[in-house]
Amino acid sequence: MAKIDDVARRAGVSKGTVSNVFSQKRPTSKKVTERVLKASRELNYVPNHIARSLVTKQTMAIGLTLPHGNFFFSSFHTQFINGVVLEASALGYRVLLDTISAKEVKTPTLASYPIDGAIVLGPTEEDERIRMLHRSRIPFVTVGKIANADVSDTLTVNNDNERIIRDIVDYLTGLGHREILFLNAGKRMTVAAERTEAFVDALAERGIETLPHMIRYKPPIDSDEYMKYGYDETAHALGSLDRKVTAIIADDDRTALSAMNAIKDAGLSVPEDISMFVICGDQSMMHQTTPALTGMDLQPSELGVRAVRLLMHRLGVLKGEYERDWIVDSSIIVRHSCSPL
Amino acid sequence: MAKIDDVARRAGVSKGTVSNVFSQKRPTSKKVTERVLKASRELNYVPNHIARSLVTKQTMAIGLTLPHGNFFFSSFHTQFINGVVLEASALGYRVLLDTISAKEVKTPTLASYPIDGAIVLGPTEEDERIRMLHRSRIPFVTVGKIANADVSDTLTVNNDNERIIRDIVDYLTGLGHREILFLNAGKRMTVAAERTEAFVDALAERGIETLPHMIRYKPPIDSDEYMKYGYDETAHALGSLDRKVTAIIADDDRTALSAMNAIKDAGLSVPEDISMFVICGDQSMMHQTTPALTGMDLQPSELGVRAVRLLMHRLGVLKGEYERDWIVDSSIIVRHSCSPL
DNA sequence: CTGAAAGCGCTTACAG
DNA sequence: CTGAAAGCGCTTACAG
Repeated sequence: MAKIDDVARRAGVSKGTVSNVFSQKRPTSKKVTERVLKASRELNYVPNHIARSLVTKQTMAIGLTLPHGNFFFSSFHTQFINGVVLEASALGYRVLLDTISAKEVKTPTLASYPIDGAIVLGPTEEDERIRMLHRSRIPFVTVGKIANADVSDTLTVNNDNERIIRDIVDYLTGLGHREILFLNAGKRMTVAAERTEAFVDALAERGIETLPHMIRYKPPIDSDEYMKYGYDETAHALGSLDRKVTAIIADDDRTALSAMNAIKDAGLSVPEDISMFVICGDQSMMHQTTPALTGMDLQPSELGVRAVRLLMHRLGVLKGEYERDWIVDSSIIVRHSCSPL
Repeated sequence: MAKIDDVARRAGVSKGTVSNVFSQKRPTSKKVTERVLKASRELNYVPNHIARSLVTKQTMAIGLTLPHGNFFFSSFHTQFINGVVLEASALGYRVLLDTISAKEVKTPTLASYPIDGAIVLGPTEEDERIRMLHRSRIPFVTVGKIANADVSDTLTVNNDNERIIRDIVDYLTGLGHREILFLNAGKRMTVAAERTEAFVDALAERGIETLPHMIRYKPPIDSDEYMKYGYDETAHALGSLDRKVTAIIADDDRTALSAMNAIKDAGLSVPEDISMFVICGDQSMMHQTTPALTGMDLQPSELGVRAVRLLMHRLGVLKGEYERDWIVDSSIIVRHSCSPL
């Protein structure tokens, strides 16, 4: 590979000048520019990104820190990543998928991240990755709130989880439902707790008491129950005699489909007997099911875009004022899976 | 941030020695190692990845080159990426999402990719990205065959598309089906053409003639027809009088669901009246639909793992013999959407 | 507008 | 097993 000296020699200029032609950080005369470009073309020269980074201290890449372990993307994550990649590349940044586990964080051979900033997906409490980013002084934004006491100066993008649950409860109670089974996210997720609280409060305000068995949590992905969870919980709820469930809120589209199988096997149907509401599903998928699923549109892609913008503000790439905690709107998309009682 | 000189000074050794402690490229005495580690901890030192890369000429990152434009991931891509990320990180490599469009490829300010190799997803004919990788002498593997005449020395991972179609035709004709509607992938995809040929051949061998309107192609993602395609093509096929469709092969799960809506609206049902087969769907999704969808398991995640291994062989990270064109097995998962005629 | 020189923070032969 | 020195390929004040 040709390097800057080769081009400088061939174009009859100094390497500083070649550098300027490519970085455009200070003006260069037309003649010289063209001579340099010609020489570069002939030598098939491309500036070495690494060498440049070493002196500018900029990698022009941001890290996307994924959850630990044998993690598999949901549609929500996928769309989020789409937003991140689109916005980052529009601003000239690349995205580095970061999959460093807590274990590796401690290995001394690990070098610093070659990134200018990071976006942390699925932060947990006492998150090793956040601690490390903080220690390395790498600016980052998290998707959802974090609780690390030692980290101030946080930047977040998020949906308004409380409002989402309240909107859903409004909608379902407005249709006359009072016995609502909530198939919530996994227990470890901070979002699950936020939702539960809002759910209980919103129902209480309407004089409806929430029994513990009406709020269920998604089991871990590596457990045996994971695949059957939606079906089992629904079958169980439909079979119990003390309460008569008339509506179900499912965390995602798959859980909803799974629950709908249980409803069918119980000789019931959606939405005639049971209304089904999805919080965090793939909109295009929900559009194609029978019946088409009513649910929240969380705009995961927009969340990704906003995460990048926030980070770019923090990095000084984007100028002007900005919110440190950006809330992305969400709205109910009414299709055909909920009906009045 | 502390640098290697600071640590060397504090530990009372040379920077070469500090370097060795972290890279472990040559032995270091226990005492010295511990002194260096202690000093590093106290100074919160982490080796600078960029500086290291500049001299080793290794970035320890591979690029994942995504399709151009306003591309959105399908479940297949998502799972593929999962495989790539898992395997790459197991081998100590990070994954850089590459979204450089053909336009940007020509901008002179673009610096070279800070990657050791690349995986190209969704290669097209006359692919600008492949040409660029080739020119930059960056080793790469493509997912699916490529047709760039000027690029020899190719490395690919792939499913056996011909065999897949033949297996499906075997299965469906074995159930007695002869009138099969094929809702194929998009026309620009090289895989679509391979499938069509295999489909026509396999049916011809059984004395079944394939009429052009029995093979349909998915419209572009940005067209108005995209969302309705599965429904419209199915409704149209069910309404035509010259042929009586008894089975449908759908490219993905969404298309299948969409087609099933058309079947339902025509007063028919799956699998009693029409059998439905999915080529490239999300297995966990297909498991939850009603009826559960029979289809091919293409093992996208395994495809991702193999792509990484192939690249690592090429980079010399993995030793030993290897296939230049790796075929990943696929098998039919029989659920409840196909039945004998 | 252009050039000469120092420096970014590491690794790597070369000696010992 | 350890050190001193050169060098990786750029950018950036500093002069002119």
